[in-house]
Amino acid sequence: MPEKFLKPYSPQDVEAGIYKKWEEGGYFNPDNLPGDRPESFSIVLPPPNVTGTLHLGHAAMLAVEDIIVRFERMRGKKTLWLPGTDHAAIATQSKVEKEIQKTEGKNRHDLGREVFLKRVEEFAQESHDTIVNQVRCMGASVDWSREAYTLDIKRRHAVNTAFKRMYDAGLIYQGERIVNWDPKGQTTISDDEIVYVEEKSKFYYFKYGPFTIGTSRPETKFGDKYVVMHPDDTRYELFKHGDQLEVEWINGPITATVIKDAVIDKDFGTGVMTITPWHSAVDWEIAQRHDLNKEQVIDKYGKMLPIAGEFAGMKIAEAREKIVAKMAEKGLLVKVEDNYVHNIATAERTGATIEPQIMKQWFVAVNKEFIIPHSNIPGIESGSTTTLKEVMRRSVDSGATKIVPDRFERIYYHWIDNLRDWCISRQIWFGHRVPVWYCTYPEGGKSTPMCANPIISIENASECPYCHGTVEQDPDTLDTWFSSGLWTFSTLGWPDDTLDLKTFHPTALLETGYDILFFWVARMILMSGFLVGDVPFKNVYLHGLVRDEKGRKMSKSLGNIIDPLDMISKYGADAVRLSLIIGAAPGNDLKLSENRIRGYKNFANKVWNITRFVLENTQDATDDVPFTEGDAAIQQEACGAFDAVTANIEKYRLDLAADQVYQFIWHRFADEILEESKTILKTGTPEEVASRKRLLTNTLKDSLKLLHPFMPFVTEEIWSSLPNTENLLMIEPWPSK
RNA sequence: GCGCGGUUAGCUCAGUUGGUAGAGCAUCCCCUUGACGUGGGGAGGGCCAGGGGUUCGAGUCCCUUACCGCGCACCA
Repeated sequence: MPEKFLKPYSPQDVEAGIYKKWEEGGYFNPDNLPGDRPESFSIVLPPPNVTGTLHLGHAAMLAVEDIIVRFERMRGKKTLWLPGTDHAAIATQSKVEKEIQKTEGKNRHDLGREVFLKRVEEFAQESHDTIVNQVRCMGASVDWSREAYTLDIKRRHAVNTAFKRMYDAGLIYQGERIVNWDPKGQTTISDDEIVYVEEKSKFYYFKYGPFTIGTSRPETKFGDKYVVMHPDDTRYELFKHGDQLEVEWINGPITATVIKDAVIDKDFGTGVMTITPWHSAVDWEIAQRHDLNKEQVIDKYGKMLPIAGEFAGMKIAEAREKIVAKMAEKGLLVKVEDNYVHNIATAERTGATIEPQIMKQWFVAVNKEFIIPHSNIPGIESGSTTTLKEVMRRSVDSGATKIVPDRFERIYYHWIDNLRDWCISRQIWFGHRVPVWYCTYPEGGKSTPMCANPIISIENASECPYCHGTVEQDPDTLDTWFSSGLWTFSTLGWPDDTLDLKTFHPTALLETGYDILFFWVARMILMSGFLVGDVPFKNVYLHGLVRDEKGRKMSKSLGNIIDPLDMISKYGADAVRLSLIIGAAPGNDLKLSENRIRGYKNFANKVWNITRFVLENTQDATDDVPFTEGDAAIQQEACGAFDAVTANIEKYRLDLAADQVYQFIWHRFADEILEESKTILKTGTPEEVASRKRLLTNTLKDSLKLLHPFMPFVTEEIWSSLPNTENLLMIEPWPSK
């Protein structure tokens, strides 16, 4: 017996070596897997952001995916798990920007675009290396030879191709529309990047001619030339749509126009409001419906514009109070309510209050009809007319993509119903630059009217195709989710028609946190539907969030972060993996404590000691002896356990499967089978002893196979010390009846 | 406001089509010089959130209430 079994199991001494062995074995790459594997199984790793280090959420994701991947590989499928990282545009840029501000007191404009981007890329590279190391420590069996990055050259080609195809189909357009402006980050953000925060504030009622209007934002009211009420509101039936009246307002008299619109809630406030189309999405829609003028009141930095007269140049908070004071002085303030509770929109990254603005931006049209050239999505014929919303809906309600747990399907539909056009341009520097160039109208007058059109180009454009003059590229970059939306196929070689794409797309499974269902999952379905004509994955498994033992989110400010690498160095990756799996039903949050991890460290050691016993007692074991009746029954029973585990993994109930393996090995195999073996080996007939030795050897091997996806390191290490094991455990066939 | 989860042992959670309530950890007692103290055996501990209904039978199905958590929308 190898000497190492005389000491307790020490993960620190074996894990790195085992991972190296796996990598050298080459089986992470499906092209190297032995045997004929007609069925393929593929998943892409949700690329971690290159913003630093991995947290327990990542560790949980890696554990879940690795279990499934190892399981499918052992079952004989051509299995690919494709790794990569995400440049995470805005998140990474703001992280580096903050760091530079702190250490050097400079902002990105002080450095300039080129220098700043270099700094971000250096940071991203460092971060990438850290992440890759952490992925290895978790034991993830990803195919490093296919590693991708959302911002590398191949993905850039994919992004630009996607942009051009969508533009040509009319699904990407440039327009002046109301967008979410983050005054702190100085960029637009999408609807999904908004976090609503409940806030108590004051609510003011002002006299507006014959009306009383309510508002929580007096500072936007300068441009309010329209007064809106419900068409059926009998209180105001004397006023007709289009009526004009002179009213005294903040900075003197203005001409107001009456607008009737059913969007008004008769029961809210006085049932009358004035609108500020430039700084409110709802108001903007009213203005669009009635073709009203729109005026900007607040600038990009959150300061009042000249339209505010004496208040011009003030910050919002300052202006608000002074305006109210002036209105009171003019006798136009009717009353003030305290404790007005409403949700204010803030930017997810910077925390700044969003200021809606009308700006020229790039959008993806989700309701626009187009002809889909090719479609495998059930219910959408190739060549038929459809919309991106329809593609997203049909992909799921046809069953082509199933979401586990299924309650998230309803949440997904609900999101689609409320979806508006997706603003994809960002005014940040780090990311995929919008692949659009504009003619710069050089001196000499050779420009043509066509030169006003944007030039969409997959490769860098060097000249204007109309006048051959100089061009310059759009300064904006794309929302990071635009490139990650392509992830399932851009990683497989798209837009080229590669063998990988044919073999591995649609992927079998996407496993990710429920918190990015809309950000990412939905965008992938959209992109894949239009660009590939198919769903990106057949199944979506949504895992929960990892919380601390009190159920709180782990965060720096609470100081309750558990670092997965710390835990791995203390208890081993196997223990960390199991602690993140058992007790975590799909879609449910998991409360994790160090104590739980310690418990599974003990389990790894238990398996180690079972091995010691078996090795000590079965040296001359052979499969060439018959089982006794009792041993045959136990063998039979074990097969039943294998099937139960298999069934649960197939249903993505890894929590139950892992627990079953744990129960079987510890409480059935060790506590009972092994205990009774002591007597049998001592006092049994030669036939009974031979049968029992065969049973112990077989059960140990099967147990290791069964446990391997969950605890790959300790099982592989033990396997390598067993007699008659030439192959790596990771490619042994999965046990079944 | 609309919607979705959750509420089961001290704690963390299972409980698959309705058929005598389970696991881990914790607690207590006992055992063990040969696989393992990172052990073994055992015990205590549950009106399955409250109420109503369907059923021969409900933790499980239906209605309802309360509390906790979350998503979406948004009222100027």
